[in-house]
Amino acid sequence: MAKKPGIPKGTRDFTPEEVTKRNYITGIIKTQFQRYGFQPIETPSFENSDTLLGKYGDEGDRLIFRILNSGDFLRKAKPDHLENRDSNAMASDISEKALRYDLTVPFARYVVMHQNEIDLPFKRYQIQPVWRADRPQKGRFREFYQCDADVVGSNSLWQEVEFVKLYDAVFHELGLKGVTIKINNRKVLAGLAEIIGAADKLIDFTVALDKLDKIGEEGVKKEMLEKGLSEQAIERIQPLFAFEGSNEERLDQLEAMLKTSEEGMKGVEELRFIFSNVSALGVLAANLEVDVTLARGLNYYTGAIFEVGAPEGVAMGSIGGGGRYDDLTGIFGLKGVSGVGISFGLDRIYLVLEELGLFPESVTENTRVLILNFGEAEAFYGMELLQQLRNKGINAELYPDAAKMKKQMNYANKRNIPYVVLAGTQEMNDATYTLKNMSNGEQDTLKQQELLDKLT
RNA sequence: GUGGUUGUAGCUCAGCUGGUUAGAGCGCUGGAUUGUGGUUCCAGAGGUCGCCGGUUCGAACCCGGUCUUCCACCCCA
Repeated sequence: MAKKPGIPKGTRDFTPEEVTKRNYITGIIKTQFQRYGFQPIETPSFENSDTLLGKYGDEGDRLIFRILNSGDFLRKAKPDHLENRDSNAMASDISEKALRYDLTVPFARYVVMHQNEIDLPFKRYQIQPVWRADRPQKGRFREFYQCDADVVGSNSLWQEVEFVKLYDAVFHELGLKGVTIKINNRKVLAGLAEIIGAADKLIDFTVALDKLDKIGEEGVKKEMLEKGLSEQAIERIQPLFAFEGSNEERLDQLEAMLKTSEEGMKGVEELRFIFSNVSALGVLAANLEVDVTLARGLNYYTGAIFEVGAPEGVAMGSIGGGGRYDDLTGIFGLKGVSGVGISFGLDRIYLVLEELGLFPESVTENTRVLILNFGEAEAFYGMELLQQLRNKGINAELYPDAAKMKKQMNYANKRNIPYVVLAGTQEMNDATYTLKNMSNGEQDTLKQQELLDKLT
């Protein structure tokens, strides 16, 4: 026998049940995206390398899957690159395409290329797979789906308010309570770095701060010292390590710290706007939290930063994230267009819903009625009913073989089919059908029209 | 990319310091039961012990490599 086939690390096949459940999630996300006024687009699964490279930082570049050129590509490679075993330089000689790493950069590219045909503000959503050459772990794959909604061409903070509401609406409809929407602002982080005289060390400063819940206060201070921040500087941000109280109280504390930083004050003001308005409008399923340690995606975010954490007790990284980029399309030559957006991590949301048992029973119900097969003549009689059921929009099927009843019944059980129709010689003689409810075992012998009425 | 971890039947897992023919539960197939499933009882099928190589009289077990899983770091959905 041939060697057993396999699939690449970090990729998965999906069974019918898994696809059905995934469709349930994306269906809800899609519906809410549309309800909030977003329009769908799609972009290619691979882009020109220079569209992607350099957009996600050095770490990001490392994780981009690159596509080998066709043909005798080595012949065109620069001899000195080959000679020196210079992988990075070689890579650009022999590869000019790469797999999509996220949906935001391709979207920025899309906006620039289609700038003459789109009206700003442009609100689009996009649900497609992305690829990262990461080392897989639970909830971390090398191929996974992102569900993004972004707006370009509006500086209004009402967009941020809308996105928080959108997050909340989706998680509420999924029945996922207790998610935490964490919000921060790049300007606040920049302000903090500024008041401690470390404006040039913003990234090091925030990366260290981001680890607070993981390595604790001492760990963060140690890392900051290693990165060259002074003792006095760290002393000035001491209040951050004991940040408590309501969101309003936290904002008050932040404001007190940032009084001397114009940029920092602007960030606090923006956070206040978002929080006060979202609070006044109300949330259904999520907790809102000011989190000054949140520092995701700092390579590009310039204003709001969002991250959604799974409910307490579920070991899962973030299930969503987003933020604002003041100059989203600038990298592709279209200046002064601001963008803000959020993303849902489909694969992680799936794992969370599965762990919490939140998929409705009805989600996996595909066929509603199974007609049992007792033989050729009976099958034809069943087919007549089948057509009527399908005309009424009821998912129905006939068991293809005149197998033992036990086998046919078991098939219905395993497929989670709620109704079975028995149509044998008795029913044919009386022009009736016997409808059996598989969950409680009750059955009725009915005329065709009665049966149809009962199921619609 | 760094360090570690896991892999035995379709699934979840036993398998002693290396020693005949590798086990269990669940599931699957058939029967008890020719038009009534889920419960019960009986029988049966199913494994190159992830893969390649090494040590040994002898390897599921020891060693090396490789793939995969999960974990920590990095980063992230």
